[in-house]
Amino acid sequence: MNDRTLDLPAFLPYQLSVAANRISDRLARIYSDRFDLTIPEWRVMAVLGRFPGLSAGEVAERSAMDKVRVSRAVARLLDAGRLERRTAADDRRRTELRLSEAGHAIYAEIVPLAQAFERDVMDDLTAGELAAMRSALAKLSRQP
Amino acid sequence: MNDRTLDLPAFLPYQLSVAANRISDRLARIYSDRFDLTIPEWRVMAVLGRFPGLSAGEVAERSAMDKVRVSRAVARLLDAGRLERRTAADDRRRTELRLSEAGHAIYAEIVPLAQAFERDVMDDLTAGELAAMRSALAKLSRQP
DNA sequence: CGATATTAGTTTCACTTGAAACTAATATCA
DNA sequence: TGATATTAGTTTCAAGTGAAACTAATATCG
Repeated sequence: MNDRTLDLPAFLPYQLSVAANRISDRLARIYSDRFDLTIPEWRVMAVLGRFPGLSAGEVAERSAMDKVRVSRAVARLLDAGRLERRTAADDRRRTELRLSEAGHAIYAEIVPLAQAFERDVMDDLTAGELAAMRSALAKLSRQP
Repeated sequence: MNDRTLDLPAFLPYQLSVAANRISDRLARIYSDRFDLTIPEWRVMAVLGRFPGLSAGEVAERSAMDKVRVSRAVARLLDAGRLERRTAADDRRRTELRLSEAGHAIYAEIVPLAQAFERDVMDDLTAGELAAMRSALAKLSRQP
């Protein structure tokens, strides 16, 4: 391997992408199998479980998704009776979103599964790897 | 934040996914803007730049993509005159792929850009972070 | 040998995606 | 005030995606 050639398996952006996809797929299997949720839907629920009453735009900000994806995920969740939506009293363009009772029930089931999965993943790493990884990821996400 | 709630920004799979997407997007901009290449196309070229003569299936293995994606990327690259393909002499189902002259020219332009980008990304990390990150990513990619 | 299974790669089909256009509501400011 | 700009969210459209079906070639085994 000379420097006019690129070794894909050693190329950091590639490694990052492969690792992230693998983890995402494993996690997605947990909630798509059992709860018929897509990744965007789960992210919306995760945000609203923690911050009930946010608008779609605020959910988008907090979930690193664009407004189109959020809009569609919200539509499917409403359809499935997992969310409630009401127009904001003060600004009728905005809409306040929260988990419905059914949504809460699912959320309460998924949270421990997700946490267990995270622990499982982290258990493969040394404490040093984990710490370094977290601060590295934070830096990388901050970039333009 | 109690343990019945999930803090998305602190959730490792989420952090990983956000960081990976951000990096991928930045990198993709480099070669899509200037060379009109998609990510799958670039991956195919990267593999073939290093291992000329591989079959589509072998490219798939080495690029963490499925055969459908590879097949399409190869089709577009052939169309653009960036690849050459010939049926393997010994097994006429297989096909040997290599960069054309034009493909090589583009590859030779992209490799240093990609390397500079990688360096740029890595420069934000300490040596320890980088090392830990690499071994952590390797572990995470290995998982089921 | 020839019937059947396997493998390489492509195509189909149903679905997801994001940019751009759009709708409806609110804000700005002359 | 009312004309114009801005903002929240949805829809459209063209492109990308993977599972499954398909085609063509080779391998296996009675």
